[in-house]
Amino acid sequence: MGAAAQRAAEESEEWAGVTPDAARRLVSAAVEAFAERGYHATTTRDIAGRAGMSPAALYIHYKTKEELLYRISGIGHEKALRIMGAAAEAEGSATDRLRDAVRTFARWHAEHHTTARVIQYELQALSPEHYTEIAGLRRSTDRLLRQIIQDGADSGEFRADDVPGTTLAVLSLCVDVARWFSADGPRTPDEVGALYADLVLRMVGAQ
Amino acid sequence: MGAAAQRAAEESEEWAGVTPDAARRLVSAAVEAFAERGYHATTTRDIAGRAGMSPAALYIHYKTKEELLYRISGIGHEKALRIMGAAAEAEGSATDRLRDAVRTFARWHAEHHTTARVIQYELQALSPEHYTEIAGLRRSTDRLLRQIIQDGADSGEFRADDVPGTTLAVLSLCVDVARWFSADGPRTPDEVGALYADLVLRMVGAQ
DNA sequence: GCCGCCCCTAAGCGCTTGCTCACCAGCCAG
DNA sequence: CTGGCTGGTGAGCAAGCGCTTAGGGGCGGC
Repeated sequence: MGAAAQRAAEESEEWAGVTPDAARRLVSAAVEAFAERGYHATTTRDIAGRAGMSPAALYIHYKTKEELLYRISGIGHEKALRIMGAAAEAEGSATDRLRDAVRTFARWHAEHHTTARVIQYELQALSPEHYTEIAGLRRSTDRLLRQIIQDGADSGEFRADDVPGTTLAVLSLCVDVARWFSADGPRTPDEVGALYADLVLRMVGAQ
Repeated sequence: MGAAAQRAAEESEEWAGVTPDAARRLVSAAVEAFAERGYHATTTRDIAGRAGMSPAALYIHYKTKEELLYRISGIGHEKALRIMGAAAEAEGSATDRLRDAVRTFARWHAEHHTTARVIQYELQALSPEHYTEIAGLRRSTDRLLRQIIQDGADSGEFRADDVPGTTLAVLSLCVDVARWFSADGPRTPDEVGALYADLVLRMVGAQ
């Protein structure tokens, strides 16, 4: 299976863990709607309509509209964390690991820009308890990236005077891909990943 | 007047162009509310309340809630454009101009992070006509930054293989400051500006 | 004194929102 | 056949929304 075909399969299976089928259709419809108009501008009638159901059917599978956002945020942030974790735990120099981390992380935010937009920009709509939980996942992702950059600074591969600041900038750069990326635009997710990996390696003085 | 005092004065005069006083208080209240909860989650009652008025008073000064967002977006984006323009039209090498552009642009997004958050992340709530108008201001800002980077690439100061892509990344980096910056955080706006100018100069291979 | 003007408020209209409730079709086990 | 369980529907409730309208207080000019 080629890389493109593999990612297409991942796309269709993005919500494979959500069962039964009706619950998965609702999640998928909600992601579309939230990404397009934002959480607060999306109505439960709109979500149910996109999933081909009556408004009341939503409440068989989810207690509230916020629970839908919570599920989406949880699954999405766990996926993002796994991507960062795979790069951080790989063998290789800090340069190799940082290149891989930025390439895959930025590429995911481009490829899944609808999901990414929701999980990165609609966080404030979560309940305080759910927000706290999701914020923990974000901190884990942050820590993994910071460790790669710290390793490179320690080994002398990178020239990074301010490791936390640089980490913040790199993460911000990758996350913001979700805001501007469009499938109709001139760049493919692969190209975005390659460009960003290149820019970030220069940022840390690795080339 | 010191730099900090000068910026404090700018802060209080951010909406000085809006008259009469009641209209200015409403704009100021709306920016706070929109930044905190988002446009759609903010009610006209909330805005009026923060401005110390009854809900109906809002409609004496603005035809709709959307018009408030439109005014805020217009003033904010014009300010951002002027900041970028001042750096672009200054004397000096491309390196000097890029450093200045990123430092002032990123600093503004930190210092005025409430306003910046509204104008950068609530654009989709504008009417189509207003959105088109504001998008023009954004394109102007983009062009100014791209020209600086192009100049540096042409003169050999920068090593930028993909000028539009690099421009996009730099702009994205600066704009996203508005999302994560907090006045309670460990960094001052000046420090963010200095850090980001440094990182971006490395990104384009100028150091 | 009083008129006209500007700015504001109390009350509320029509509508949409998130969510509920009474009810029901299909299906599988006994 | 029947009874219960799963997953659905149509109708609608209470609350909150953006916005309107009728009316009033204070102020300057005559």
